[in-house]
Amino acid sequence: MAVRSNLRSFTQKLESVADLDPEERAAIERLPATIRTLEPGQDIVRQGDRPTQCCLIVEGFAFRYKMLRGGKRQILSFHIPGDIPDLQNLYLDVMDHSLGALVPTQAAFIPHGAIRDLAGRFPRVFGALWRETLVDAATYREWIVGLGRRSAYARTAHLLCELLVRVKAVGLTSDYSFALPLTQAELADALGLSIVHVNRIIQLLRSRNLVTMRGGKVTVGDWEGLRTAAEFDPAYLHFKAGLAV
Amino acid sequence: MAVRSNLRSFTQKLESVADLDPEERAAIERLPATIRTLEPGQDIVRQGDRPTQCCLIVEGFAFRYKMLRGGKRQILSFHIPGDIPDLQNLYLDVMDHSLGALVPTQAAFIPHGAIRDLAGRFPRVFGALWRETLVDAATYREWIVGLGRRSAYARTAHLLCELLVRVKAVGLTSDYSFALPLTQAELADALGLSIVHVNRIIQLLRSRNLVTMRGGKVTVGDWEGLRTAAEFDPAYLHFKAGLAV
DNA sequence: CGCCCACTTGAACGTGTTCAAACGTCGTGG
DNA sequence: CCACGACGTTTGAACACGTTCAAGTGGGCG
Repeated sequence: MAVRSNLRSFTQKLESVADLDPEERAAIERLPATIRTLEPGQDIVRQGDRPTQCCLIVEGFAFRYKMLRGGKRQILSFHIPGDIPDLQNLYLDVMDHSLGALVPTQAAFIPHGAIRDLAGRFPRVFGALWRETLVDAATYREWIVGLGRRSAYARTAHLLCELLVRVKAVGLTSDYSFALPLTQAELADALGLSIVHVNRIIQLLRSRNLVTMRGGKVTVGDWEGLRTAAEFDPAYLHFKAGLAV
Repeated sequence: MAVRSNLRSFTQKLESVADLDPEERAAIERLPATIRTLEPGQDIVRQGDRPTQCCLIVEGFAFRYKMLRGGKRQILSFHIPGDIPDLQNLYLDVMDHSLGALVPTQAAFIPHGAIRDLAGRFPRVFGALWRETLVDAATYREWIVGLGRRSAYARTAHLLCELLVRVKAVGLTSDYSFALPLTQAELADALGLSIVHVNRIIQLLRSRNLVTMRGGKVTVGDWEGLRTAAEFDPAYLHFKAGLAV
């Protein structure tokens, strides 16, 4: 039953983007899972690996990234409890990027076979899982727009909007405040900026009373202002109607 | 049988990333499809639409894009014959971006229902379609890396590498040369650059004898040189073994 | 012929980078 | 208890990559 309650965050996440009936929900929560705790900075899967299990984040914070020659790093996405950041490996055998933990993170590892069985028996679950990966793709699209056409300022604001909305959807916010265990170096690698510039942008956001970031905690002081600065429209997250902020 | 031969490009594309048996291939090529010809600059689907059909590119060239306030545009991906650029709408009801044609383009429209039926009867086809969208996502990841951490020069080289390899996989290259009906303005919107800068980078690529672009045709003069300049590794396209360049 | 559009060029400008150094905090060990 | 080192944050100043503005070229087509 440890397992059962651990997969609860997953069904909750799935239901933020798709419908499930009680039988489906129960079947999902009965999936065989091995819980592992990962240390900060530890890789969960690496570029080139051929995983045979999927990794569901139960607690903590993970991120996808890719390294370039010369030591540059680009962060591709952040993952919060309820996410399965390597679900794509059900159909893509080799990892084209790496997945790491940012803080001590609990992950539930579920064998591919078990998920395939489940998906075979419940077509709607199949659809819900596919949908998960499609929302991932939609998020990538939005990041491309940000990196290509938004200023560093708007881009940073946009990332904070996205994180607030996603964290809120799994119930991990208190008011307009949430835990974000990111250093400015990690923010820089996600935003395609230098550390120095990220630092200056954060100060700018604070000086305008839009956001403060201190001690791994983000507090949005002016949601409308932040949204406007970012031109943030949560449609790309494809939440079910009514969940929008 | 017009339809049958029109879907051939699709099965060929699918088989570049997944296996199909003859029965599956035949079932796919028997899908009901309405052919439509689209004019250059015409939108196929628009942000906010709720399509009920998928659009398979039979001939021509299409692209996804998103507009920002102030008229800025970011191009998200390019699509060649065999691609189904709005496959994600099987599970995501509203388009979070637009899809347009760059040249006169023939597209086959296939009702969602027909694809769902097919996928229900052939689990491997279901998988192959999912895989298609996952390769899309992998391509987005690579674009994020380029926009975030590659110089304009390497980024441009990388895009040309990607296009050559993809076009080659559907048999539309002759040697190291292929049709690429893009203006420099469109390249700029894909690369997150200004038109002026794209122009200068193309001149640089030509002066180094890596690539020439003239009259809508790209000729790669030095593939190894281009690959190196781009740090291009086609792994992210997830071709089946043996198809790599 | 003349217009439109894409491409090209030059020069000034600006956003964001790089380099270098200093500050604060926290955990460790003497 | 304090010294020390590690790490993240902050600041200043010079620099560079890419943008913007402005003008001019060249080809295709009515």
